[in-house]
Amino acid sequence: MATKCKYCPLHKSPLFVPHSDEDTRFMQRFKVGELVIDPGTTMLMEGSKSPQLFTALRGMGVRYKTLETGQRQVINFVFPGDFIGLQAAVMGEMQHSVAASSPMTLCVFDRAEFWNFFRSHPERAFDVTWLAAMEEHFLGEALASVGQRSATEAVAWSLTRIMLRGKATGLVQNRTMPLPYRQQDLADALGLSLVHTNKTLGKLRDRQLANWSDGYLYVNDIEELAKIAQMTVEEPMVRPLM
Amino acid sequence: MATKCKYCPLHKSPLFVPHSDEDTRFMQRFKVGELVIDPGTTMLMEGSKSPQLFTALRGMGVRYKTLETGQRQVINFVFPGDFIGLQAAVMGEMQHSVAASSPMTLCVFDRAEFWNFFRSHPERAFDVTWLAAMEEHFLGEALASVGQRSATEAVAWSLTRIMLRGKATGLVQNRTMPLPYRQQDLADALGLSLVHTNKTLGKLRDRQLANWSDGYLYVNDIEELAKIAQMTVEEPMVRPLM
DNA sequence: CGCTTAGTTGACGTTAATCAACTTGTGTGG
DNA sequence: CCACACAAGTTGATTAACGTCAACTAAGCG
Repeated sequence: MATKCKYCPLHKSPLFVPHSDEDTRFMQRFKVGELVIDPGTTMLMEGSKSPQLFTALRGMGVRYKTLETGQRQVINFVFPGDFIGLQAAVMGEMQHSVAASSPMTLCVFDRAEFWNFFRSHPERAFDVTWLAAMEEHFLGEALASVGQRSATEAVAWSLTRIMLRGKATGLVQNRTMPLPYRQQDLADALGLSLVHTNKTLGKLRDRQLANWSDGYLYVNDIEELAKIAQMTVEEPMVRPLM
Repeated sequence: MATKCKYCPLHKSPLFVPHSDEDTRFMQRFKVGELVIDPGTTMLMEGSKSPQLFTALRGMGVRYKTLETGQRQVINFVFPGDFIGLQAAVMGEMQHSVAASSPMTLCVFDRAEFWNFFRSHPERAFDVTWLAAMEEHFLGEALASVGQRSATEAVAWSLTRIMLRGKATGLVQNRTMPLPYRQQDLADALGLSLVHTNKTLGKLRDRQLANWSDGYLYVNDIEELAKIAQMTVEEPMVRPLM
C-alpha cells in the first residue's frame, strides 16, 4: 500500500522545505505509485529514456557512470529525499545510472506529467531548478575533492559530508548512522583504488576519527574529521522536496 | 553600444536552439546591458549574491572554486553562449567564481526579473532547467575524467571536448582554434600539477596528436585524440541560448 | 561443505608531485 | 634604448603517494 503524501515521513525532517496542503495535494496527484527494490537493483540506466521520475523515500543508493574501459565513477550517494531522474525528464536521456545499495522505497512520478507540472506550478518548477543547481554545486565540491585533496583528506571529506547529511535526515543516533555501501563504492567515488581506500579508512579508524564497519559509520568528533578534510562544517541547506 | 538581441552573433551558430521573434523580443526586454572585461577580471565571486546574470557573448573564461588551502579547482571552461550566474539566481549565492581568460563581452540580465521570467515564460524556465541539467551532466563527465583517467587520457579528453565545443561554436579554422588559457588552468581543471601537465602536453605534441601553444590549439585528427582519451566523439547537444 | 562477496594486509612498481634551474617574451621605468 | 622585473612555459632529478598483485580471513548462502 503506497504511502499517502499527506503522511510522507520525510515531511518531518527539517532538511526539507515544508509543503503547504496545496503542495501536498498537488504532489499526490503527480505521484503514480511506489517502488520497492532490493539492494543491487538498478532503477535507472545510463542512456535510458525512463518514463518515470522518483523521489527516494527510504534507503540509499548510488549514481554512477561507466567509462568505456569498464571503470566506474560514482557521481554521488543517494539519500532519502533525493529527486532522481531529472536528467531524463529535461534532457530526454539519463547520463548516469542509479542503483540501490540498501532496500529502497521510491515514490514514482509520471514523466509525461512533468511538462504540465512545469507550466502550471512555476514555484515548483523553480524548486526543480533549485535542485538541479544544488546538484551542480555538489558536483563541483566533489570535483574539488577528487582533484585537489589527498586520499586521507578526500575520505575524511566524504565521511563528513555523509555524516552531515545523515544528521539532517535524522539517520544519526549516538553519533552512528547506517551506511550500506561497500568500500569499493567509496573508492569509485573518490577515484582511489580499493586497497588504498581500505588502508586510508583503517588509518582514520586507528586515529579514532571515524569508524565505518559492518554497515555503520561512527564519527566521534565531526569537527576533528572536517579539519582533516580541510573543510568547514556547514549544516546542509534546506531543500525542496518533490 | 550594446548589441541588440535581434543581431546577436550567436544566433547564427547551429549549436543553439533558434529563437522565435517572440523569444528574441523577450530576451531583449530582460537584457539590461553589456559588460566588456579584460583578461583576469573576475565577473562573479564565490559567495557573492550577484544581482546580475550573464550570457557570454564573446571570449572565454573559467569557473573555479578555491579551497581553504588556497588550491584552486577549475570547474569548467566558459565559452560563448554559456549562461553564467544561475546558482546565484536560484540558490541566492554563487558557489564558485568566474573569471575572464581573454577579453570578454557579456550580456547582462537583471536577476530581479528572473522570477517573473520563470512565471511568465514556462518554456524558457524549462530551458534554464535544461541548462542546469546539462551542466550537471558535464560535471559528471569531468568527475569521471579526474577520477578515473590517467594524466595523458585526461589531457586528451579535455582537449577533445574543447575542440568539439570550439567546432560547434564556429571557432575552428584549419583544425585550429584560439585557446587563451594557461597550462596552470588546465592543470587545475584536471587535478594535475603544472609540471606534469606541461610534460603531458609535450608528449601529445611529440606524438603529433595535439599542439597547444601561443594561445592556439591545433588538432590534426580528433578521432585519434579521442581514442587516447578513451572517449567516443559526439557532437555537442544543441542547447538553449539565454 | 564449497562458493562467493567484502574486507584486510604486505610487498612491490609506477605515476605523478615536488624542487629547482633555466628560457623566452613582454612590459616598464630610468 | 637598455636593464629589470614578471609571467608563462620547459626540462631534469628526486621523492612520495598511490596503484597493482597476491594471499588470506570472515561472513553469508545454497
